[in-house]
Amino acid sequence: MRNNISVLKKYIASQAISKCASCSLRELCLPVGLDAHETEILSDLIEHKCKIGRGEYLLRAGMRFKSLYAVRNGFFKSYILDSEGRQQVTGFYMTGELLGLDAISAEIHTCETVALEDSEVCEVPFERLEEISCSIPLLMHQFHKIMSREIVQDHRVMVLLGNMKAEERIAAFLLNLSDRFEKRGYSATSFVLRMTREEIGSYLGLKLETVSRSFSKLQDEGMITINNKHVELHDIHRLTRKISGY
Amino acid sequence: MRNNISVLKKYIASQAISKCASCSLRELCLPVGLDAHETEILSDLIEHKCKIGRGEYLLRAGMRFKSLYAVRNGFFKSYILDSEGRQQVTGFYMTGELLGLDAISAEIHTCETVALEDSEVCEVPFERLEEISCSIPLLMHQFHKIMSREIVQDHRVMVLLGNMKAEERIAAFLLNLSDRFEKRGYSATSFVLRMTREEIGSYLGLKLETVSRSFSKLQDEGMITINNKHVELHDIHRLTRKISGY
DNA sequence: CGCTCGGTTGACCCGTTTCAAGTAACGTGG
DNA sequence: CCACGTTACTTGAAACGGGTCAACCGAGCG
Repeated sequence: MRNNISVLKKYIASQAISKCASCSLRELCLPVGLDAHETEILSDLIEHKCKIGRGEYLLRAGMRFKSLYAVRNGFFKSYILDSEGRQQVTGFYMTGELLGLDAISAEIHTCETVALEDSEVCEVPFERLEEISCSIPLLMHQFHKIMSREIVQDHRVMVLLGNMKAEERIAAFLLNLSDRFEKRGYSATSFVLRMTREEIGSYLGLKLETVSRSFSKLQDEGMITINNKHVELHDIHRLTRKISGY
Repeated sequence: MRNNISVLKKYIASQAISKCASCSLRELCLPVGLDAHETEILSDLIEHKCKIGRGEYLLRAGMRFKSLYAVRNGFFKSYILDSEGRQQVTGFYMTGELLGLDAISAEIHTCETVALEDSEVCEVPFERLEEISCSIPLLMHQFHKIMSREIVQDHRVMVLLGNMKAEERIAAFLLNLSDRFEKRGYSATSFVLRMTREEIGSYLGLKLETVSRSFSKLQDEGMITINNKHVELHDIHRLTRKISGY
């Protein structure tokens, strides 16, 4: 009896914490601006907490599109595979960010998406999201903002790839991560890179050796310390100046 | 009297042809899949036919976001201006394509958008578009597809900027234009470039001299003829092979 | 008609890639 | 828990592609 109650309690607790209403990411994710009732409706259609182990694929290119996925915790990369098997990383995704937006247009996923650490996602069935956003204008609007933000972010990468030198790209990359960590309540100046030099290079249009050299250069100049995957930003101002002009 | 009637007739005619229902771009633009009644509702909120002369700006970075714009005819470029005044072209837009999607997220336009030839656009007030798409699910869905398509297109540019060599970029660029012209009923193999070499270079992450050299090279290899702004594609297959692998 | 702007081409230079060697961290199985 | 093999990372030297600088040409426009 005792035991049963404790199991039940645990079950209720796990349900509770997985709801949007009590999710720490509310303010970064789809429910921004929704009231309690609306949040509940949204929450009900979402499959909360799918676990994805490190190295596991959440999405494969060619998969039929059914759902978007919100990162609940963890870290993902998305990439496009060319016919010779090379990767072009199209983005890194952290807590509160929405995966799979590229697939809406053709109803087929175009990116491979893999967890770079043990992660959890919330599955958002897209058809149902569209249905309920008819009756929750704020949700629809928030969704549009999220899609638009993805476009803005992609434009930033285009500027980076089109105009910046290697060191500038790395500086921009670190500052972008720093920003996003800070928004999520983590340190803006000290964090761990979840991806390899090769993955960074693929994202930034550089070879891994160039990434490594650029890190070393920024370290020599005293702006950062880099120790394997651990980064410390010592002089955000100077890093920013390095890319100012873009 | 005679005169008045003729003026009236002209007015009615101009109204009629400017409606979505009779627009030749229906199948490329927002009304895809809508029935007559729905098309009418959409059409009513759109300000049809704003003329933008060559060299005039449709949007400026920093402008408050109010509307999206569908290109009715003509040709536009969008670009981001860095603090030193350099341009990074983020896209070229032709008939039926939707401008201003980047501005939804921050409610501020981030791109400068200028007509490269005398053009006309339809203004789509965004708040009202969101309102009516609550009652026209197909319209909402079509809008989501258009945004998603923009993301996919940006990803393609990222691959191009991240991995391809100069000549490959030019080949990819020409094939992309060819495709889009063909979809609009124009020749896939013979068309006029509306933009300068410098603008092409900015879009493709190359200097104008490199663009020029790459055109010459492709011409020497017999794949294209290029005469000022006029291009002929002689061997689409070979051009495609040049970029296959991406 | 002449000026300006856009485009082409050549020569040289610089930054990134490529190739190569060596080292450090990590995960696995004994 | 250690030894091993594997993978990730760093650094150097040489090669190469695209950038830069410069001269010239041609088309379009006032």
